[in-house]
Amino acid sequence: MDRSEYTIEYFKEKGFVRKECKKCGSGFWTRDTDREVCGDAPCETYSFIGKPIFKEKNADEIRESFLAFFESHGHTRLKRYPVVARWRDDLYLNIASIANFQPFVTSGKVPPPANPLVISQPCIRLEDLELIGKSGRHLTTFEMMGHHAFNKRGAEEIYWKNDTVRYCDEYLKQLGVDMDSVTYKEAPWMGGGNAGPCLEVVTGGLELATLVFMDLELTQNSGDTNIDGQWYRKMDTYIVDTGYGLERFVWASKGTPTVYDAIFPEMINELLTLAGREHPLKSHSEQILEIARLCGVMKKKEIVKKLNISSDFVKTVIEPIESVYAVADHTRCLAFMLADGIVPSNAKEGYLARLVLRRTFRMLKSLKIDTPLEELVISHIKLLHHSFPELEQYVDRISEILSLEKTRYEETLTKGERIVRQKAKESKAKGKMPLDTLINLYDTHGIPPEFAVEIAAESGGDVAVDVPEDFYSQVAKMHAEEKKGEADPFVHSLKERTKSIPQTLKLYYDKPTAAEFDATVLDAFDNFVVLDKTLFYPEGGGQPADTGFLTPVSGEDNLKVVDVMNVDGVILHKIAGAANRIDKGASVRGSIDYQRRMAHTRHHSATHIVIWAARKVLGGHVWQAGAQKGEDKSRLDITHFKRISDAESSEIEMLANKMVMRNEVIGVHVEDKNEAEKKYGFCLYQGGVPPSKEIRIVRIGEDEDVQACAGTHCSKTGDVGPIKLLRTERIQDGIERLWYSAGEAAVRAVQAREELIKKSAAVLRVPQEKLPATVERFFEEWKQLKKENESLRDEIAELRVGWLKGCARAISGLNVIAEILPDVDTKGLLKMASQLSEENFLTILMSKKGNRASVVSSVPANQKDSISASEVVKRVCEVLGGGGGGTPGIAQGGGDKVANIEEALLAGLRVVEAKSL
RNA sequence: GGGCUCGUAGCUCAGUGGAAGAGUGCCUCCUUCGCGAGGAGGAAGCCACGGGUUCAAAUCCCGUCGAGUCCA
Repeated sequence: MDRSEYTIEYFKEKGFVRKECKKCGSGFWTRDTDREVCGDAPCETYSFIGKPIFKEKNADEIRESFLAFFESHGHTRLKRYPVVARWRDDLYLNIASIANFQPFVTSGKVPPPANPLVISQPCIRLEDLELIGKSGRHLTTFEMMGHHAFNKRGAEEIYWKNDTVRYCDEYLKQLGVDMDSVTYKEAPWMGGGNAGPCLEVVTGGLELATLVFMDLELTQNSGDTNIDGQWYRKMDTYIVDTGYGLERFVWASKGTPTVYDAIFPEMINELLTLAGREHPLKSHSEQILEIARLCGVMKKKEIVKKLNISSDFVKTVIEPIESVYAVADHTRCLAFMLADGIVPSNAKEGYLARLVLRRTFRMLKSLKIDTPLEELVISHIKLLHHSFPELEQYVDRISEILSLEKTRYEETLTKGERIVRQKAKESKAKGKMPLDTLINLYDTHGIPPEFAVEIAAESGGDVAVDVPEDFYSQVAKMHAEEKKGEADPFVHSLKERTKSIPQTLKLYYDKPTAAEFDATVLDAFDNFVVLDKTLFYPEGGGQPADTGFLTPVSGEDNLKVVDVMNVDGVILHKIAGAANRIDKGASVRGSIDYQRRMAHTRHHSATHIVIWAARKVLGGHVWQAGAQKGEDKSRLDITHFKRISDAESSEIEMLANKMVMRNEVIGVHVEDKNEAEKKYGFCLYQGGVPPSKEIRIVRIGEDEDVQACAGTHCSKTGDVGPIKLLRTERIQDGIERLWYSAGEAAVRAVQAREELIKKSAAVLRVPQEKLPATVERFFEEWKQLKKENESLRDEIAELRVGWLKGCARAISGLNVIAEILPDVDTKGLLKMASQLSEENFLTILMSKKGNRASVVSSVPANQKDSISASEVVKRVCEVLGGGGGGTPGIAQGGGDKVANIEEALLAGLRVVEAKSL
């Protein structure tokens, strides 16, 4: 990156000098002319530990001072966004304050909610999960305080580099930081397809803030700037993206050994008390502080070596406190995740929540703390009361989810214990459990390798279990072969093609009940027709496209519309056959398949009603995870932490139908996106986030349900007609799918079910209400008869055995019974043959049933070496045109050449004769 | 979104193509003053469901339903 990017007026003005770090080579700006290193770890140790940088402040004080400072400099203060990034399809969790404004605000499509603005955004990053508690500075959850200015080229500039640096300098000064110790380190930033110059603000060895000047976007092969082999070009917008680490500031003001001791000391004390331990800072103060200072510079392992710390000390003092730190951190993370509506699951963001909570369970176990996790999380929520009172609203739900998760995890482990024992047994011969097995245990059954080690040791310990250090990354690597979904080149080419065509007037919004319209052809290419206005609804929001016809006013040629697409506001009618039959400027009459459209409309409104009812019955954590509307039925996927019971499903259905009967108005209006978000919250975006400045809002009643939605809707809930819940299924852990029909389709669905019952009752000749009892009786009787049948067959077989003995003939000293019996199945033949062979007869028994002949042969135990039943059967079956096999003692087979049955028996006898000679 | 595993007696699970099994619980009898315990016998299975391959499927293949788990 060009050095001129960092030539900032403010630096000159205040007498800063640019230097290059003697250790890492990075450029940095400082007031201290004697300084030689950039000041950042690992070039410098944590000098602030035990020696705070400024006057002690807690998190609330820092946050308020920051927000107030920027407010007094013309910034608008914003409330926090959720930690679940529901408005992003490329992220699960909110990882930075700027993430709130990506991608539409940063790209310039949607104006920012305020400009400039300031926010303190709780963020969650799980990349360094393994380091939490160990490194002394990593947190899963942190608050990124940020002030942002969104500038557009050609428009008046809000502010850019100079003011950003000045604000930072002045804010630090206000806190009382020694300004000679502050360095601004040059560090080009990139992420999420954007990049730009960046200054890291460092003091006391600690990076406190990052000032990013985002003005580049990723391009294909060439551009203005090359960073790490990637080309970038200047954007139309240029954005001030700053991140001040709230926790870092608190830490710097307290100078505690770790960031954890600074942020949640109360939680740490509570956990230490529960574990019956005391903070090592009390007993080993010198060692702990020394370790803490080195933490920024080197890894724990290296520190242990350098300071010559005994492994006993690591095990009994360091590791337990690290677990305490991690648990304190994780309880805060879980509080935000669960309060903001994440449902633990085995996919997507739910999986991340489960990852964190299972890790916490493991650490609690190692600390021998048996207090339920939900109590600890609630404890942490109480500590956060002042800053985040909203978390308290959800303690009931959080409790239920966590205790459920605990039960689930325990079940997984109990099951796992058996599996590990068995696998240990299997690997006994090798004396060592193969890595494959270990990976399989974790990947397939969720058994962490540490647990496998424990179990294997408990159960004898004659199988060694070695866990490689990079175990988890090896697992991750196995899954790494993923192909990323590329942007559809076809859609892209359509976008290029339609760029210059004016936006289509959307009649389906203005006249939702119309079926016909007149329009003018603006363009026709391939098999697409573009009109100046249309009634045809394009596919979107889970609602399928309309179908119908376009009829040119001059000419009889009807064009069948098979699909409709919205490409950046231009609506494309895809027709059957080529579009060159129609001329630009021609007038056409369009007609849509009205029945089909109405069915979609009803189902779309029904979907809003059903999700409203589901939220009422199941709770506010319910979130739409996908939906598809159809003509006959629709489906809606929602997040929920357990199976929906029959009672709950009935209640949802009843509530939905009550909403229909209330006949509330379904209102539609267009509103400024930022205004709407302020008014209704992110609940709006059940079906995704529209990329526009203004959004279409669909409201049921007095804000009973409010959603951003582009679909067609009934004007009153009564028009939806009956809503019938057809079934629920669990498509994934944590996601339930509801199937339902609305309007005429609902009536048809009920009728179809009634028909089933009617027909079933007719077959059994009983009244419908007797059906369950009768079916049960029949099933029981059927089982009874099956048993009786079997015992009768046994009896017949026994009788036949007596008779068969009389048919024995001697062949070369063997008692041979070779007979064809009427209508016996293979099982019956087997029974007889095995009994006869026990009494020293060699048998070949055959029978035909339908168009299939079967054979069983048995050989007495003392003859098995000289003659094999299996060979006899094979020969017989050859003649029967089939195959067979078994053991030397008893074998079975068959074939479909029933006519050859006698010949086959003789062939079998010849095998016996030949062998016994 | 992608991958892996599992579904067999009330329960916990063996069984990898040739007759449906074990442990535990249940029932009956014996032993005992009684309980605990011991002994003998017995009942209990749509091998999740639907197709396919095969002479033959709990077992192999495909689909459906249900459960578990890992990764992005």
